[in-house]
Amino acid sequence: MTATRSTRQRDVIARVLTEAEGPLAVADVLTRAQADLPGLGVATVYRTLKLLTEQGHIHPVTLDGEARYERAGRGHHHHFSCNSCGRVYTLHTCPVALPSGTVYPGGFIVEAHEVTLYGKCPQCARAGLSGPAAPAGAGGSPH
Amino acid sequence: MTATRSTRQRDVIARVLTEAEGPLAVADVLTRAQADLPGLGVATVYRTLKLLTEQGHIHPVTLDGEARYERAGRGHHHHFSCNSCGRVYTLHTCPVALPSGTVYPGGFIVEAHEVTLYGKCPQCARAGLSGPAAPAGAGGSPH
DNA sequence: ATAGATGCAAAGTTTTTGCCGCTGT
DNA sequence: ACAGCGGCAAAAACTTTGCATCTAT
Repeated sequence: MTATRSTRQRDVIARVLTEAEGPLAVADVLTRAQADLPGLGVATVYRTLKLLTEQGHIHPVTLDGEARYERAGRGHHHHFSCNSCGRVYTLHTCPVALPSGTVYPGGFIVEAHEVTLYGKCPQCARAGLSGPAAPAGAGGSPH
Repeated sequence: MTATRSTRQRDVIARVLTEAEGPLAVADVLTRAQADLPGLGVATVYRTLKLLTEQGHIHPVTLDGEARYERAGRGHHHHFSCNSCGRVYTLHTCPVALPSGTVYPGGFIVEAHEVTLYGKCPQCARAGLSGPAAPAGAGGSPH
């Protein structure tokens, strides 16, 4: 049968995604994981991300044209993309009321919905930043 | 000074986007535009899409992990992606009330929002389709 | 011991650039 | 006439795949 082993790189990559403040881009995962595994290669990240996705542990979301991955099973949520630092956060409050089965004007039967908010994250708002800039700390992934 | 000319390829690309039923992917734009300009190259499409975006005539939206472009200035709207035929439609009713400036729980200052609904479009719902299938007519762009 | 996993490098894709002849103004 | 354009091809960026080595089990 198919084995699927437990390896150091898989554990680290999974942990990085679990501890993230929101969905991470491939480059973010690589960078953060390399803090623990200096020799980690991109190929492994791609392969692991694919594997974890197939196993249903994580799933991809695309924001601003960039593929990102986030831990699955965290309930209904949406995202906030900061226009200043580029970080993406996970929001746990939902601004729409469209349960599956709702019939939208025009005859569209809604089964799911996705919302992304754009603006200034708390940190950037506080700093009074008005334009895009590189994030300071262990932040997201401005591209 | 910067001139910016009116050319056949730009006109065609702009028209293709104007006549589209929803946002189009780069490949769609190329294919549809080539109906009028057989020799059109991809590079021109990319350059033109970028130019039109900078000029504010069109703007990019990412749906299902794929970058698409749509005409700007058509008012506030969102998208509906059909799970059966893959077509993407433009919706003119908005399910959320988040005017720019709204402060979202957690201190996030909202400047804009994007909503995508997923489900069955009127046609597919009527046809009783339950799984993905190729669209029949001149529809959108299932990939 | 052995199938599976990883790193490195080569191969694919997709998007961007460089060049030079072409074209709108 | 001449700066901006478009096509073609090279380049860069991003993913995937092949292979020999290494490692959970």
